[in-house]
Amino acid sequence: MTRMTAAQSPYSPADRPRLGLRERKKIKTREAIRAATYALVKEQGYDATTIEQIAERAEVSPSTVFRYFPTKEDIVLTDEYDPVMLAELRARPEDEPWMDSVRHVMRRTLDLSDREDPEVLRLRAHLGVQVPAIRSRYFESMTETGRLLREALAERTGRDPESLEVRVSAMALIGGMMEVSMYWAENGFEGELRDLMERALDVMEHGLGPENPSGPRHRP
Amino acid sequence: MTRMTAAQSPYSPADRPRLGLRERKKIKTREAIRAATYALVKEQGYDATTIEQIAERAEVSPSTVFRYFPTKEDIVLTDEYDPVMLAELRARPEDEPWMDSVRHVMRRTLDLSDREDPEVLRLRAHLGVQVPAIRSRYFESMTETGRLLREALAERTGRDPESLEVRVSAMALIGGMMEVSMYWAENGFEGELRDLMERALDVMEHGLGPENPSGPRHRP
DNA sequence: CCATGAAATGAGAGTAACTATCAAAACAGG
DNA sequence: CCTGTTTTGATAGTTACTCTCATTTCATGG
Repeated sequence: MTRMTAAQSPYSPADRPRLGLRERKKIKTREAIRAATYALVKEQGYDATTIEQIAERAEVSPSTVFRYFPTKEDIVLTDEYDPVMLAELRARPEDEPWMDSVRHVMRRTLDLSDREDPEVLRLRAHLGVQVPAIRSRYFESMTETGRLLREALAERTGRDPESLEVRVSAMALIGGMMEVSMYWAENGFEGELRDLMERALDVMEHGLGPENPSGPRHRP
Repeated sequence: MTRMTAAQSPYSPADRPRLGLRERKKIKTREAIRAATYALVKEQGYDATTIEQIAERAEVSPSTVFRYFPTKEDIVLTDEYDPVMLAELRARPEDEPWMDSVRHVMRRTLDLSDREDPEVLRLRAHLGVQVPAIRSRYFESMTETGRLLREALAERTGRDPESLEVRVSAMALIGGMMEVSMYWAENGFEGELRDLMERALDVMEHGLGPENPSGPRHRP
Protein backbone atom coordinates (compact mmCIF):
# COMPACT_ATOMS: atom_id res chain seq x y z
CA MET A 1 0.00 0.00 0.00
CA THR A 2 1.01 3.55 -0.58
CA ARG A 3 1.44 5.60 2.52
CA MET A 4 0.04 9.10 2.63
CA THR A 5 2.41 11.95 3.25
CA ALA A 6 -0.02 13.23 5.85
CA ALA A 7 0.04 16.93 5.16
CA GLN A 8 -2.09 18.30 7.96
CA SER A 9 -1.45 21.77 6.59
CA PRO A 10 -3.90 24.56 7.34
CA TYR A 11 -4.78 24.86 3.67
CA SER A 12 -7.05 22.27 2.18
CA PRO A 13 -6.00 21.50 -1.40
CA ALA A 14 -9.37 22.61 -2.76
CA ASP A 15 -8.76 26.09 -1.44
CA ARG A 16 -7.12 27.23 -4.64
CA PRO A 17 -9.25 26.15 -7.57
CA ARG A 18 -8.12 28.99 -9.82
CA LEU A 19 -4.62 27.54 -10.15
CA GLY A 20 -3.86 24.94 -12.81
CA LEU A 21 -3.17 21.38 -11.84
CA ARG A 22 0.51 21.96 -12.46
CA GLU A 23 0.75 24.86 -10.05
CA ARG A 24 -1.22 23.03 -7.41
CA LYS A 25 1.05 20.01 -7.68
CA LYS A 26 4.11 22.19 -7.31
CA ILE A 27 2.76 23.70 -4.15
CA LYS A 28 1.89 20.28 -2.81
CA THR A 29 5.35 18.96 -3.59
CA ARG A 30 6.97 21.92 -1.90
CA GLU A 31 4.90 21.38 1.20
CA ALA A 32 5.51 17.65 1.17
CA ILE A 33 9.27 18.20 1.12
CA ARG A 34 9.10 20.65 3.94
CA ALA A 35 6.78 18.46 6.01
CA ALA A 36 9.02 15.43 5.46
CA THR A 37 12.05 17.44 6.50
CA TYR A 38 10.46 18.80 9.64
CA ALA A 39 9.29 15.34 10.66
CA LEU A 40 12.65 13.68 10.04
CA VAL A 41 14.57 16.44 11.76
CA LYS A 42 12.38 16.12 14.81
CA GLU A 43 12.87 12.35 14.83
CA GLN A 44 16.60 12.11 14.14
CA GLY A 45 18.08 15.57 14.26
CA TYR A 46 19.25 17.73 11.42
CA ASP A 47 22.64 16.27 10.58
CA ALA A 48 21.42 12.68 10.67
CA THR A 49 18.73 13.51 8.14
CA THR A 50 19.89 13.07 4.57
CA ILE A 51 18.41 14.39 1.38
CA GLU A 52 17.72 10.84 0.30
CA GLN A 53 15.56 10.21 3.35
CA ILE A 54 13.70 13.44 2.80
CA ALA A 55 13.09 12.55 -0.83
CA GLU A 56 11.89 9.11 0.08
CA ARG A 57 9.40 10.30 2.67
CA ALA A 58 8.15 13.09 0.44
CA GLU A 59 7.81 10.55 -2.37
CA VAL A 60 9.95 12.45 -4.84
CA SER A 61 13.43 11.93 -6.19
CA PRO A 62 16.49 13.59 -4.67
CA SER A 63 16.83 15.61 -7.86
CA THR A 64 13.43 17.10 -7.24
CA VAL A 65 14.33 18.12 -3.73
CA PHE A 66 17.22 20.18 -5.07
CA ARG A 67 14.99 21.57 -7.76
CA TYR A 68 12.71 23.03 -5.10
CA PHE A 69 15.32 24.11 -2.55
CA PRO A 70 18.88 25.16 -3.31
CA THR A 71 20.29 23.79 -0.05
CA LYS A 72 19.25 21.55 2.77
CA GLU A 73 19.19 24.50 5.14
CA ASP A 74 16.76 26.34 2.92
CA ILE A 75 14.18 23.61 3.33
CA VAL A 76 14.05 24.48 6.99
CA LEU A 77 14.46 28.23 6.77
CA THR A 78 12.60 29.45 3.71
CA ASP A 79 9.39 31.37 4.19
CA GLU A 80 7.48 34.19 2.54
CA TYR A 81 7.11 36.73 5.30
CA ASP A 82 9.50 39.34 3.98
CA PRO A 83 7.14 40.83 1.39
CA VAL A 84 4.37 40.85 3.97
CA MET A 85 6.58 42.74 6.40
CA LEU A 86 7.58 45.30 3.81
CA ALA A 87 3.96 45.89 2.81
CA GLU A 88 2.88 46.32 6.40
CA LEU A 89 5.78 48.65 7.08
CA ARG A 90 4.76 50.80 4.14
CA ALA A 91 1.15 50.78 5.23
CA ARG A 92 1.99 52.42 8.53
CA PRO A 93 1.30 56.15 8.88
CA GLU A 94 4.08 58.37 7.55
CA ASP A 95 4.44 60.28 10.79
CA GLU A 96 4.65 57.29 13.11
CA PRO A 97 8.06 57.05 14.77
CA TRP A 98 10.17 54.48 12.97
CA MET A 99 10.72 52.20 15.92
CA ASP A 100 7.02 52.17 16.70
CA SER A 101 6.34 50.97 13.19
CA VAL A 102 8.93 48.25 13.56
CA ARG A 103 7.44 47.18 16.88
CA HIS A 104 3.99 47.02 15.39
CA VAL A 105 4.99 45.12 12.28
CA MET A 106 7.17 42.66 14.14
CA ARG A 107 4.34 41.83 16.48
CA ARG A 108 1.93 41.29 13.63
CA THR A 109 4.38 39.14 11.70
CA LEU A 110 5.17 37.00 14.70
CA ASP A 111 1.48 36.55 15.43
CA LEU A 112 0.80 35.61 11.83
CA SER A 113 3.60 33.07 11.79
CA ASP A 114 2.44 31.69 15.11
CA ARG A 115 -1.09 31.28 13.83
CA GLU A 116 -0.04 29.53 10.65
CA ASP A 117 2.34 27.10 12.27
CA PRO A 118 3.40 27.60 15.87
CA GLU A 119 6.05 24.88 15.64
CA VAL A 120 8.09 26.34 12.81
CA LEU A 121 9.47 29.35 14.64
CA ARG A 122 10.51 27.14 17.53
CA LEU A 123 12.14 24.55 15.33
CA ARG A 124 14.08 27.19 13.46
CA ALA A 125 15.25 28.93 16.59
CA HIS A 126 16.20 25.60 18.10
CA LEU A 127 18.19 24.52 15.06
CA GLY A 128 19.70 27.98 14.87
CA VAL A 129 21.22 27.34 18.26
CA GLN A 130 22.20 23.71 17.72
CA VAL A 131 23.40 23.52 14.11
CA PRO A 132 26.10 25.91 12.93
CA ALA A 133 25.16 25.52 9.28
CA ILE A 134 21.59 26.50 10.06
CA ARG A 135 22.65 29.40 12.21
CA SER A 136 24.82 30.72 9.40
CA ARG A 137 22.07 30.40 6.85
CA TYR A 138 19.64 31.93 9.29
CA PHE A 139 21.80 34.99 9.43
CA GLU A 140 22.02 35.10 5.70
CA SER A 141 18.26 35.14 5.40
CA MET A 142 18.08 37.85 8.03
CA THR A 143 20.33 40.08 5.96
CA GLU A 144 17.77 39.79 3.18
CA THR A 145 15.18 41.00 5.64
CA GLY A 146 17.66 43.74 6.48
CA ARG A 147 17.57 44.93 2.88
CA LEU A 148 13.81 45.38 3.11
CA LEU A 149 14.18 47.16 6.40
CA ARG A 150 16.56 49.67 4.94
CA GLU A 151 14.25 50.35 2.02
CA ALA A 152 11.42 51.13 4.40
CA LEU A 153 13.64 53.11 6.72
CA ALA A 154 14.99 55.17 3.84
CA GLU A 155 11.49 55.96 2.61
CA ARG A 156 10.42 56.97 6.05
CA THR A 157 13.36 59.25 6.78
CA GLY A 158 14.00 60.56 3.29
CA ARG A 159 17.52 59.21 3.21
CA ASP A 160 19.44 57.15 0.73
CA PRO A 161 18.79 53.44 1.44
CA GLU A 162 22.37 52.76 0.42
CA SER A 163 23.88 55.23 2.85
CA LEU A 164 26.08 53.80 5.56
CA GLU A 165 23.85 55.25 8.26
CA VAL A 166 20.66 53.64 7.01
CA ARG A 167 22.32 50.33 6.31
CA VAL A 168 23.91 50.17 9.73
CA SER A 169 20.66 51.07 11.47
CA ALA A 170 18.78 48.35 9.66
CA MET A 171 21.42 45.72 10.20
CA ALA A 172 21.83 46.53 13.88
CA LEU A 173 18.12 45.85 14.24
CA ILE A 174 18.54 42.54 12.47
CA GLY A 175 21.42 41.57 14.74
CA GLY A 176 19.34 42.32 17.79
CA MET A 177 16.38 40.35 16.48
CA MET A 178 18.55 37.40 15.68
CA GLU A 179 19.80 37.40 19.23
CA VAL A 180 16.24 37.40 20.54
CA SER A 181 15.56 34.21 18.63
CA MET A 182 18.67 32.56 20.03
CA TYR A 183 17.91 33.72 23.53
CA TRP A 184 14.40 32.34 23.28
CA ALA A 185 15.61 28.93 22.15
CA GLU A 186 18.46 28.75 24.64
CA ASN A 187 16.08 29.47 27.50
CA GLY A 188 13.66 26.72 26.59
CA PHE A 189 11.18 28.94 24.76
CA GLU A 190 10.12 30.49 28.01
CA GLY A 191 7.87 33.51 27.64
CA GLU A 192 6.30 34.88 24.50
CA LEU A 193 8.68 35.63 21.66
CA ARG A 194 6.57 38.71 21.02
CA ASP A 195 7.36 40.09 24.46
CA LEU A 196 11.06 39.36 24.19
CA MET A 197 11.09 41.16 20.88
CA GLU A 198 9.46 44.15 22.49
CA ARG A 199 12.11 44.30 25.19
CA ALA A 200 14.83 44.00 22.57
CA LEU A 201 13.41 46.85 20.54
CA ASP A 202 13.26 48.98 23.66
CA VAL A 203 16.93 48.37 24.35
CA MET A 204 17.89 49.10 20.78
CA GLU A 205 15.90 52.31 20.77
CA HIS A 206 16.91 53.75 24.13
CA GLY A 207 20.11 51.92 24.94
CA LEU A 208 20.60 49.86 28.06
CA GLY A 209 19.74 52.77 30.31
CA PRO A 210 21.12 53.32 33.82
CA GLU A 211 18.89 50.75 35.46
CA ASN A 212 16.35 48.22 34.38
CA PRO A 213 13.95 47.54 37.27
CA SER A 214 12.25 44.47 35.77
CA GLY A 215 15.42 42.97 34.36
CA PRO A 216 17.45 40.18 35.93
CA ARG A 217 20.28 41.14 38.21
CA HIS A 218 23.92 40.28 37.95
CA ARG A 219 24.60 36.74 39.12
CA PRO A 220 25.85 36.80 42.71
CA MET B 1 63.56 21.94 -7.29
CA THR B 2 61.46 22.64 -4.30
CA ARG B 3 59.61 25.90 -4.34
CA MET B 4 59.56 28.04 -1.24
CA THR B 5 56.21 28.82 0.28
CA ALA B 6 57.28 32.46 0.45
CA ALA B 7 55.88 33.45 3.82
CA GLN B 8 56.57 37.19 3.90
CA SER B 9 54.95 37.28 7.31
CA PRO B 10 55.90 40.01 9.76
CA TYR B 11 57.44 37.43 12.09
CA SER B 12 60.77 36.01 11.14
CA PRO B 13 61.00 32.36 12.14
CA ALA B 14 63.89 33.05 14.47
CA ASP B 15 61.72 35.36 16.54
CA ARG B 16 60.53 32.56 18.77
CA PRO B 17 63.49 30.51 19.86
CA ARG B 18 61.82 29.44 23.08
CA LEU B 19 59.40 27.22 21.23
CA GLY B 20 60.35 23.67 20.37
CA LEU B 21 60.91 22.64 16.78
CA ARG B 22 57.52 20.97 16.79
CA GLU B 23 55.65 24.11 17.75
CA ARG B 24 57.54 26.23 15.27
CA LYS B 25 56.74 23.82 12.49
CA LYS B 26 53.08 23.89 13.33
CA ILE B 27 53.00 27.65 13.13
CA LYS B 28 54.82 27.57 9.84
CA THR B 29 52.42 25.01 8.43
CA ARG B 30 49.44 27.06 9.53
CA GLU B 31 50.82 30.15 7.88
CA ALA B 32 51.75 28.24 4.74
CA ILE B 33 48.20 26.97 4.37
CA ARG B 34 46.78 30.41 4.84
CA ALA B 35 49.26 32.01 2.46
CA ALA B 36 48.56 29.39 -0.17
CA THR B 37 44.84 29.93 0.20
CA TYR B 38 45.05 33.69 -0.06
CA ALA B 39 47.22 33.46 -3.15
CA LEU B 40 45.02 30.91 -4.89
CA VAL B 41 41.83 32.77 -4.03
CA LYS B 42 43.25 35.96 -5.45
CA GLU B 43 44.28 34.13 -8.62
CA GLN B 44 41.20 32.01 -9.28
CA GLY B 45 38.47 33.04 -6.88
CA TYR B 46 37.20 31.23 -3.84
CA ASP B 47 34.93 28.59 -5.31
CA ALA B 48 37.39 27.57 -7.98
CA THR B 49 40.04 26.93 -5.34
CA THR B 50 39.97 23.38 -4.01
CA ILE B 51 41.47 21.97 -0.86
CA GLU B 52 43.71 19.80 -3.00
CA GLN B 53 45.20 22.84 -4.69
CA ILE B 54 45.70 24.53 -1.36
CA ALA B 55 47.40 21.43 0.02
CA GLU B 56 49.63 21.14 -3.00
CA ARG B 57 50.81 24.73 -2.89
CA ALA B 58 51.32 24.64 0.87
CA GLU B 59 53.24 21.39 0.44
CA VAL B 60 51.14 19.37 2.83
CA SER B 61 48.53 16.69 2.37
CA PRO B 62 44.81 17.46 2.21
CA SER B 63 44.39 15.65 5.50
CA THR B 64 46.71 18.12 7.14
CA VAL B 65 44.75 21.06 5.84
CA PHE B 66 41.64 19.75 7.58
CA ARG B 67 43.65 19.06 10.68
CA TYR B 68 44.57 22.74 10.91
CA PHE B 69 41.25 24.25 9.81
CA PRO B 70 37.82 22.68 10.27
CA THR B 71 36.39 24.20 7.08
CA LYS B 72 37.60 25.92 3.96
CA GLU B 73 35.97 29.15 5.07
CA ASP B 74 37.93 29.10 8.30
CA ILE B 75 41.20 29.24 6.45
CA VAL B 76 40.20 32.65 5.20
CA LEU B 77 38.40 33.96 8.27
CA THR B 78 40.27 32.72 11.33
CA ASP B 79 42.27 35.20 13.33
CA GLU B 80 43.26 35.85 16.92
CA TYR B 81 42.01 39.33 17.59
CA ASP B 82 39.13 38.46 19.88
CA PRO B 83 41.22 37.94 23.02
CA VAL B 84 43.12 41.13 22.24
CA MET B 85 39.87 43.06 21.98
CA LEU B 86 38.55 41.68 25.24
CA ALA B 87 41.76 42.53 27.04
CA GLU B 88 41.76 46.07 25.70
CA LEU B 89 38.12 46.51 26.58
CA ARG B 90 38.83 45.44 30.13
CA ALA B 91 41.82 47.74 30.33
CA ARG B 92 39.68 50.82 29.69
CA PRO B 93 38.76 52.98 32.70
CA GLU B 94 35.70 51.78 34.57
CA ASP B 95 33.90 55.10 34.29
CA GLU B 96 34.39 55.60 30.56
CA PRO B 97 31.09 55.49 28.69
CA TRP B 98 30.62 52.09 27.10
CA MET B 99 30.35 53.28 23.55
CA ASP B 100 33.49 55.34 23.92
CA SER B 101 35.35 52.23 25.01
CA VAL B 102 34.02 50.35 22.01
CA ARG B 103 35.05 53.15 19.69
CA HIS B 104 38.52 53.22 21.14
CA VAL B 105 39.05 49.49 21.06
CA MET B 106 37.67 49.07 17.58
CA ARG B 107 39.99 51.71 16.26
CA ARG B 108 42.99 50.11 17.92
CA THR B 109 42.08 46.65 16.68
CA LEU B 110 41.54 47.83 13.12
CA ASP B 111 44.85 49.67 13.18
CA LEU B 112 46.62 46.62 14.53
CA SER B 113 45.14 44.37 11.87
CA ASP B 114 45.99 46.92 9.21
CA ARG B 115 49.57 47.10 10.34
CA GLU B 116 50.02 43.35 10.43
CA ASP B 117 48.49 42.65 7.05
CA PRO B 118 46.54 45.37 5.26
CA GLU B 119 45.32 42.95 2.60
CA VAL B 120 43.53 40.51 4.85
CA LEU B 121 40.73 42.77 6.00
CA ARG B 122 40.03 43.75 2.42
CA LEU B 123 40.06 40.21 1.15
CA ARG B 124 37.69 39.09 3.87
CA ALA B 125 35.28 41.91 3.32
CA HIS B 126 35.42 41.31 -0.41
CA LEU B 127 34.70 37.61 -0.08
CA GLY B 128 32.05 38.37 2.50
CA VAL B 129 30.20 40.24 -0.19
CA GLN B 130 30.87 37.84 -3.04
CA VAL B 131 30.66 34.36 -1.53
CA PRO B 132 27.57 33.39 0.45
CA ALA B 133 29.36 30.62 2.32
CA ILE B 134 31.99 33.08 3.50
CA ARG B 135 29.44 35.69 4.43
CA SER B 136 27.60 33.13 6.55
CA ARG B 137 30.74 32.00 8.29
CA TYR B 138 31.80 35.59 8.74
CA PHE B 139 28.63 36.21 10.68
CA GLU B 140 29.21 33.13 12.73
CA SER B 141 32.64 34.37 13.75
CA MET B 142 31.15 37.75 14.58
CA THR B 143 28.73 36.16 17.01
CA GLU B 144 31.75 34.80 18.85
CA THR B 145 33.04 38.33 19.06
CA GLY B 146 29.58 39.22 20.30
CA ARG B 147 29.98 36.85 23.21
CA LEU B 148 33.10 38.71 24.28
CA LEU B 149 31.36 42.01 23.86
CA ARG B 150 28.56 40.99 26.16
CA GLU B 151 31.01 39.83 28.80
CA ALA B 152 32.69 43.20 28.78
CA LEU B 153 29.42 45.09 28.63
CA ALA B 154 28.06 43.12 31.56
CA GLU B 155 31.13 43.82 33.64
CA ARG B 156 30.94 47.48 32.83
CA THR B 157 27.25 47.91 33.62
CA GLY B 158 26.93 45.40 36.44
CA ARG B 159 24.35 43.37 34.61
CA ASP B 160 23.98 39.71 33.85
CA PRO B 161 25.87 38.93 30.63
CA GLU B 162 23.18 36.38 29.83
CA SER B 163 20.31 38.83 30.15
CA LEU B 164 18.31 39.54 27.04
CA GLU B 165 19.12 43.22 27.22
CA VAL B 166 22.88 42.78 27.33
CA ARG B 167 22.87 40.11 24.66
CA VAL B 168 20.74 42.20 22.33
CA SER B 169 22.90 45.27 22.83
CA ALA B 170 26.05 43.36 22.03
CA MET B 171 24.61 41.62 19.00
CA ALA B 172 23.10 44.79 17.58
CA LEU B 173 26.60 46.24 17.67
CA ILE B 174 27.92 43.22 15.84
CA GLY B 175 25.23 43.50 13.20
CA GLY B 176 26.12 47.10 12.60
CA MET B 177 29.83 46.36 12.39
CA MET B 178 29.22 43.57 9.94
CA GLU B 179 27.33 45.96 7.74
CA VAL B 180 30.22 48.41 7.84
CA SER B 181 32.48 45.75 6.43
CA MET B 182 30.05 44.93 3.64
CA TYR B 183 29.51 48.59 2.86
CA TRP B 184 33.23 49.16 2.65
CA ALA B 185 33.74 46.28 0.23
CA GLU B 186 30.72 47.11 -1.91
CA ASN B 187 31.94 50.67 -2.34
CA GLY B 188 35.37 49.70 -3.55
CA PHE B 189 37.11 50.13 -0.18
CA GLU B 190 36.75 53.86 -0.46
CA GLY B 191 37.64 55.76 2.67
CA GLU B 192 39.20 54.42 5.83
CA LEU B 193 37.41 51.52 7.46
CA ARG B 194 38.22 53.16 10.77
CA ASP B 195 36.21 56.25 9.84
CA LEU B 196 33.25 54.27 8.58
CA MET B 197 33.24 52.34 11.82
CA GLU B 198 33.18 55.60 13.73
CA ARG B 199 30.14 56.81 11.80
CA ALA B 200 28.43 53.49 12.38
CA LEU B 201 29.01 53.63 16.11
CA ASP B 202 27.62 57.17 16.17
CA VAL B 203 24.43 56.02 14.50
CA MET B 204 24.07 53.06 16.81
CA GLU B 205 24.62 55.22 19.85
CA HIS B 206 22.40 58.18 18.97
CA GLY B 207 20.08 56.78 16.34
CA LEU B 208 19.75 58.23 12.87
CA GLY B 209 18.89 61.65 14.23
CA PRO B 210 16.62 64.17 12.49
CA GLU B 211 19.23 65.27 10.01
CA ASN B 212 22.75 64.32 9.06
CA PRO B 213 24.49 67.30 7.45
CA SER B 214 27.52 65.42 6.15
CA GLY B 215 25.60 62.35 5.02
CA PRO B 216 24.49 61.64 1.47
CA ARG B 217 21.05 62.78 0.47
CA HIS B 218 18.22 60.74 -0.89
CA ARG B 219 18.74 59.97 -4.56
CA PRO B 220 16.80 62.45 -6.73
C1' DC C 1 -10.57 12.23 -27.72
C1' DC C 2 -6.29 12.62 -29.43
C1' DA C 3 -1.96 14.92 -31.14
C1' DT C 4 1.60 18.14 -30.18
C1' DG C 5 4.50 21.16 -27.53
C1' DA C 6 6.07 22.52 -23.00
C1' DA C 7 7.08 21.73 -18.37
C1' DA C 8 8.29 18.72 -14.57
C1' DT C 9 10.44 14.61 -13.01
C1' DG C 10 13.76 10.76 -12.37
C1' DA C 11 17.97 8.37 -13.12
C1' DG C 12 22.79 8.43 -13.51
C1' DA C 13 27.35 10.07 -13.36
C1' DG C 14 30.38 13.37 -11.40
C1' DT C 15 32.61 16.88 -8.08
C1' DA C 16 34.34 18.40 -3.81
C1' DA C 17 34.11 19.16 1.13
C1' DC C 18 34.65 16.75 5.04
C1' DT C 19 35.32 12.29 8.33
C1' DA C 20 37.55 8.20 10.11
C1' DT C 21 41.22 5.04 10.29
C1' DC C 22 45.74 3.42 10.47
C1' DA C 23 50.46 2.91 9.25
C1' DA C 24 54.72 5.61 8.41
C1' DA C 25 57.54 9.49 9.52
C1' DA C 26 59.34 13.25 12.59
C1' DC C 27 60.45 14.86 16.84
C1' DA C 28 61.64 14.83 22.26
C1' DG C 29 64.06 13.08 25.99
C1' DG C 30 66.98 9.98 28.18
C1' DC D 1 71.10 5.77 19.51
C1' DC D 2 66.64 4.05 21.38
C1' DT D 3 61.95 4.59 22.86
C1' DG D 4 57.49 6.73 23.32
C1' DT D 5 54.66 10.42 21.64
C1' DT D 6 53.04 13.67 17.97
C1' DT D 7 52.29 14.68 13.56
C1' DT D 8 51.57 13.43 9.03
C1' DG D 9 49.93 11.07 4.74
C1' DA D 10 47.34 7.74 2.22
C1' DT D 11 43.11 5.62 1.59
C1' DA D 12 38.30 4.78 1.62
C1' DG D 13 33.83 6.46 2.56
C1' DT D 14 29.81 9.72 3.22
C1' DT D 15 26.96 13.36 1.60
C1' DA D 16 25.50 17.70 -0.27
C1' DC D 17 25.09 19.49 -4.57
C1' DT D 18 25.56 19.89 -10.07
C1' DC D 19 24.76 18.55 -14.86
C1' DT D 20 22.74 16.04 -18.44
C1' DC D 21 19.33 13.58 -20.78
C1' DA D 22 15.56 10.48 -21.45
C1' DT D 23 10.83 9.80 -19.70
C1' DT D 24 6.66 11.20 -17.88
C1' DT D 25 2.95 14.53 -17.08
C1' DC D 26 0.17 18.26 -17.93
C1' DA D 27 -1.86 22.06 -21.23
C1' DT D 28 -3.97 23.10 -25.50
C1' DG D 29 -5.93 23.22 -30.10
C1' DG D 30 -8.08 20.55 -33.47
